[in-house]
Amino acid sequence: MHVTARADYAARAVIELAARLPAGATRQEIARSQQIPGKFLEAILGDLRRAGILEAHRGATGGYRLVADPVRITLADVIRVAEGPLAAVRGMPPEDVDYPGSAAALANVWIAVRASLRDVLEATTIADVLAKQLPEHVESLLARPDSWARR
Amino acid sequence: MHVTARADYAARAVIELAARLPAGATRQEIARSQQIPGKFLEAILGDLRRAGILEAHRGATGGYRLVADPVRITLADVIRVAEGPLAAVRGMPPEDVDYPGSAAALANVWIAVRASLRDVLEATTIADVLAKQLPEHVESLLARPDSWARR
DNA sequence: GCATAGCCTACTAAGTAAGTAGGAAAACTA
DNA sequence: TAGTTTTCCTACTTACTTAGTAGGCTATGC
Repeated sequence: MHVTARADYAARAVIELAARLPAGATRQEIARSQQIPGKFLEAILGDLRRAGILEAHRGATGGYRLVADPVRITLADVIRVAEGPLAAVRGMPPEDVDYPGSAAALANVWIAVRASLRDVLEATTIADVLAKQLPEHVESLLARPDSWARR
Repeated sequence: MHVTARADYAARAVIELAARLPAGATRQEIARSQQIPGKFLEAILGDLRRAGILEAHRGATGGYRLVADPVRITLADVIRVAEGPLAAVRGMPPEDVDYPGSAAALANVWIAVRASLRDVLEATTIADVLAKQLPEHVESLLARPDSWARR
């Protein structure tokens, strides 16, 4: 249950590019304003380009620019490009793990975990994050004080 | 967003021990019935013992036995022992990651993700899994057909 | 033609995940 | 008391991820 640096950086790069629309930005500009190691970011931007989320242009006036509307890009889309499927158990989708006898219902718990992750990450768009106006369901999670307890 | 083998195995070991109450089981017995590599399981059982979830006895009639009531052990408890905090971003709790400017609201999304994980994993006890009777909130997630889509 | 900037491959170094190996220590049994 | 069983502990292997570096190639605009 760990958001990797790749996924976090990918999300921030896409948010940064959304903020600069309709213009774009170079790798250096994104790296500096989001404090991401430049060459590491380069690899992530390559994945996002191959996934069709952004486009790149080489040369003196080159850089990256979002192709899709930030309203239509969800955080789930970006995370799947950077990290793979939203929820995996021992590297497999939850329904592929088999549980002998007494632990059978554990698979259902992992499926519920995946569903609740989707409820947050497929509902939240890049435009939502940029506007600091998250979906109702997400805001209601944040409104509960114990959501902020560290544990 | 990945459940490690450690966490999955830990949960299954505790479920297996709950199923065998009031008796216990040896590492070999747990390993065989849950199909977990024996020596790897040994390390995990050691952590669960040090966390006070189970107790161990050496010798010919030795083995492991749950000390707490399965109704009072949540999946979150077990996962925290095996894996650490439920949700981390780049190895840190979400509130410790700082986001420059336009990505500021991203921290809130990670906090909402953690809250929704807690809603599932702190509500579900070992007894629930064993009885195949999950909490209402979890069952209602599973009742939605798109929770079962692979994606 | 030159500077800029993305593209691609390869490498290093540290850390984690998953699993293995072997022996020491404790506890029961004959 | 000797032998068996089982946990306990340290150390190791293998592979992958994270983070970062180096350098050359390719496309683009002035």
